[in-house]
Amino acid sequence: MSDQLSRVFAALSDPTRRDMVARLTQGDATVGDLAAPYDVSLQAVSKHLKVLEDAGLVTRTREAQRRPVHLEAEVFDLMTKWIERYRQQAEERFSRLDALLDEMNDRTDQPHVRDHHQEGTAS
Amino acid sequence: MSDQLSRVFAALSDPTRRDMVARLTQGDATVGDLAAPYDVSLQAVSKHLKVLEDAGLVTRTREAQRRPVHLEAEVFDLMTKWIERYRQQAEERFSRLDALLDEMNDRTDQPHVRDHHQEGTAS
DNA sequence: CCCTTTCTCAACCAAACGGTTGACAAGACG
DNA sequence: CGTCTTGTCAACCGTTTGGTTGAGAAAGGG
Repeated sequence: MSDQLSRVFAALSDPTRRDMVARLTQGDATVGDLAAPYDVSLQAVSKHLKVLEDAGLVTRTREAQRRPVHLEAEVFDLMTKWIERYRQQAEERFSRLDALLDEMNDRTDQPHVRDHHQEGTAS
Repeated sequence: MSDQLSRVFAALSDPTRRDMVARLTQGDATVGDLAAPYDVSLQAVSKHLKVLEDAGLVTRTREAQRRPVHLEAEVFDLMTKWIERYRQQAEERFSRLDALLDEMNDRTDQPHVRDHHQEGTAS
């Protein structure tokens, strides 16, 4: 799992880890705090946190024996950027297709090309 | 991998599958078309497409022997919603913390609490 | 009717994943 | 010092993943 984007997506593909991230938006927490709600060993939770850390979603500092976990919200931008980039491209393609279909309708006497995409072309 | 959100994140955690999604924003493609750039068997690509299909990111129709693959952009909303929900919560928390720190600064003669978060509190 | 094209299904394999238990490191604290 | 708390590391185990090869289904074209 080389690149960070892959690691971020993989990290969030687990419901338990997503739930941890969700709870960390409420504030930092120790490993024990995070483990409490789940019916798994502390070691398992520690592993989950390592996955989140390797993905850059989380950082762990030191505080006596405790290891407070902190959410790094900036990494979310990485995902959002990827998603938005391709969503926009997909929408642009729809627009171009709409335009093409409009053009075809203009040149045809019998418009048998139906609307393929919900976009108010109510002319 | 029960829920859809998990399947979507897992599907996009693979660089090859992300690349396929990226290329599908340019328009539908057959399995062969999609397989061409990669140095793997057609069967492997077929498996990748099954993963994308199970996640709801893609649909496959029938056209003679060909199986055109179509991107379902709506599923992106599912991810975006999840991400934005928790990003907003994280930012709200930052705001509350900023407010708290401001309040502390107001009450203190010697403000030794530094700005922890880049947010224009340039007073 | 055969043959080619396009693609999926089935079986297999090595590596990674998510969990377990046991040992132990790092600090607080009596 | 000994001991409790908090958490990690290491080894192991069953399941899933991403790849392979081989067989065959589905449809068009000679």
